[in-house]
Amino acid sequence: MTKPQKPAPRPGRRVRGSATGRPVMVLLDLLGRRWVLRILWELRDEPLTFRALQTACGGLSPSVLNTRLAELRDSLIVEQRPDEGYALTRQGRELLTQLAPLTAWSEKWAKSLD
Amino acid sequence: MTKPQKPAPRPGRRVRGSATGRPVMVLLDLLGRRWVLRILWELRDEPLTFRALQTACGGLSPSVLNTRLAELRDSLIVEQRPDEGYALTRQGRELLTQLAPLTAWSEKWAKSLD
DNA sequence: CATTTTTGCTACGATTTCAGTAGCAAGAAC
DNA sequence: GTTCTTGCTACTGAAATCGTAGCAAAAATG
Repeated sequence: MTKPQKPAPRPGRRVRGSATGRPVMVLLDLLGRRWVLRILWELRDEPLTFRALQTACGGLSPSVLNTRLAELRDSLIVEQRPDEGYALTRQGRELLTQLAPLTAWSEKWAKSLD
Repeated sequence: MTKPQKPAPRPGRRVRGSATGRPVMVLLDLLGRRWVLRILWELRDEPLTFRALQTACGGLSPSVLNTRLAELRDSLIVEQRPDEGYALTRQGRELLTQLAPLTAWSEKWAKSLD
């Protein structure tokens, strides 16, 4: 037995809390899974090997990492390159661009919480 | 007993996978929790009551909703207004502005997955 | 008033997910 | 060969989430 492998959420299919499967809902479901945002974040600059990615994420368990990577590959956001490890696809990079302003926001936010 | 209430993650404190507590890491931890993105999304246009919010999110369990709302209030992203229910704070609205382009991205993404 | 609804929320057992460690097969380095 | 590193699977216990039930307070209704 290799794996029952649960498929990643996809637009058009019903997802958690949304029967319609509207793309943005599906995306929110996917991004809302534990470690996903962080993984993408760590890949923002350069490809990382499985092990490097694991370390970058503070040593999350390989099982979870592998599950998330499978979902992200399935969603064409991340790809695996021979000899380079895991990297964002072109799409994935675009997505991350959208998320980039979060850094600036988070700095202001941090101050407001003091 | 009222509440054991685990505190929301805060910049400066160590969070999941980040000993440093850099604001962006903390934010990713917070946003990466289940339903958080969706909840913010549903609040994008107008305040919603607890019940309305629950329905909007496809009937998620009130316990989780309440936990998430507590975290978001604690983080000054969401606030509770008398007679209006839950609403984004000014900060929260700014955050959501950053996230708005996700809709457009998700449409393109959906097509690429067909 | 008295009654029915609605609302915000808590309790709690059942599931699902995650964490954390151990370890293995395959390839590269020595 | 032997030792490392890498990608990944297996497994168990802990934690998060689900889903339903239900209750007290406020609001709407008659």
